[in-house]
Amino acid sequence: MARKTGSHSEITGPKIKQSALELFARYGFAAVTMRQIAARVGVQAGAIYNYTPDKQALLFDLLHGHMADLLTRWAEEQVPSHPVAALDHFVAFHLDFHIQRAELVFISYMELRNLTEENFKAIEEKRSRYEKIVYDMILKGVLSGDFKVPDAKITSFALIAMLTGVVDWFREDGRLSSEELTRQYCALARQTLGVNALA
Amino acid sequence: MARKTGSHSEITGPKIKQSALELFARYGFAAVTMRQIAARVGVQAGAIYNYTPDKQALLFDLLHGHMADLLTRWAEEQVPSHPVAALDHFVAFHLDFHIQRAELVFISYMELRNLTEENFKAIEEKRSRYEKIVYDMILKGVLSGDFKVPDAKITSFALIAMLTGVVDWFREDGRLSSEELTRQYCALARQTLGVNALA
DNA sequence: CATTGATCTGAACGCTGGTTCAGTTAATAT
DNA sequence: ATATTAACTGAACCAGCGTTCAGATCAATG
Repeated sequence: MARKTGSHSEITGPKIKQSALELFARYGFAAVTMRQIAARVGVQAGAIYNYTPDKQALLFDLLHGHMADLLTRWAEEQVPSHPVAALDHFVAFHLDFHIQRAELVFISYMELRNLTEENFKAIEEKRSRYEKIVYDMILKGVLSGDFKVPDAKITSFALIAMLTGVVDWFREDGRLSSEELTRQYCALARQTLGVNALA
Repeated sequence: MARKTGSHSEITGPKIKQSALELFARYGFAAVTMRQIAARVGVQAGAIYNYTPDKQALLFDLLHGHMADLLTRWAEEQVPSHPVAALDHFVAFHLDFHIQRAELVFISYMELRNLTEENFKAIEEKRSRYEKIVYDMILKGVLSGDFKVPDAKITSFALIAMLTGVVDWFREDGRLSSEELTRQYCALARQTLGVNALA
């Protein structure tokens, strides 16, 4: 055996993923070339194929890893049992997770159509799982009487859209700190779900 | 002069725009070829250049026309002066306009980064104008005491995201009619803006 | 020191992209 | 009929694409 310690593979591999992510987010999957990615890594285009079978796999791994990460992290959270506290917890979690991964969030929405059908289904399945978590959370609050909403399904979509939309405009160095942001959105989410609303 | 009546230009021109729209929405600007567009129109690729200087202009015209249309239509609306009635009116307008143009909405968000800097700025300017309309509407309601929100700016973004997100899942032949949808979202928007909330 | 094999280069492959343009077609006007 | 010209074809241009691969490189091993 040879070349284990001091090998570059443990540097080049992640660098390729990172560069692909940045470029896909900036210019779009279809507009980015393997040569651009390679140049950013400091390597020739051919070298990329030591780490990925093709360009499609590069995209899929990013999206799939992102969704898998999202589900894993949520599963690890200690969620309060009271619906309103659970909502606050979810809002904080969702904002934090997505703000820290703005580029991944961006391409996860944008580049779905550049996936093969098979790969698309795998992502879609995970996305549905996450949406169901939100839906179940809302439903629980509606049944307990803590939430008052016109329609639980619609509200789950609206809540996710409202929260995820934040990555389009939020900047760490902007007017609001992320703590402030979370506080504001917790309040807004409570209103949206009709917490304390009259029956 | 020759070839005025019976000319194809008045058919081919719009057909090119429509085909480009459909294909851009389905596969993304960068992934669509001029030959694909031409094939859908029933013409050779070269013929497209009788109607547009280049591929970029094809995209820009679609996006710019969409935003111009949005602003014009809103300007023509008779908006009630009472904040809550104005909100209802806006929700209905926004949903109706966007649902009827799902493809345009889609590419207006997706393909911004494929615009040249100059073209991007032109779209951005119109988008800001629309966002300001929503912000002003919310601010007015806050000042009158009809709305109670944590932050007017954030709420304007949240409201737009929540409403526009509908085009991602709404289908005319789905569970909800568009009238039903509008009713639900009017109620949801009122809650989000804290209408009838305790001070 | 010689060998090994992970890592990368550099050039090439076949193909497709946007765009151009000389030439063809056909509806109208004279 | 003939002339005019808008509308379109079809072929070509060349730059650039994703991908492949024989060979170079070189740190660790034995």
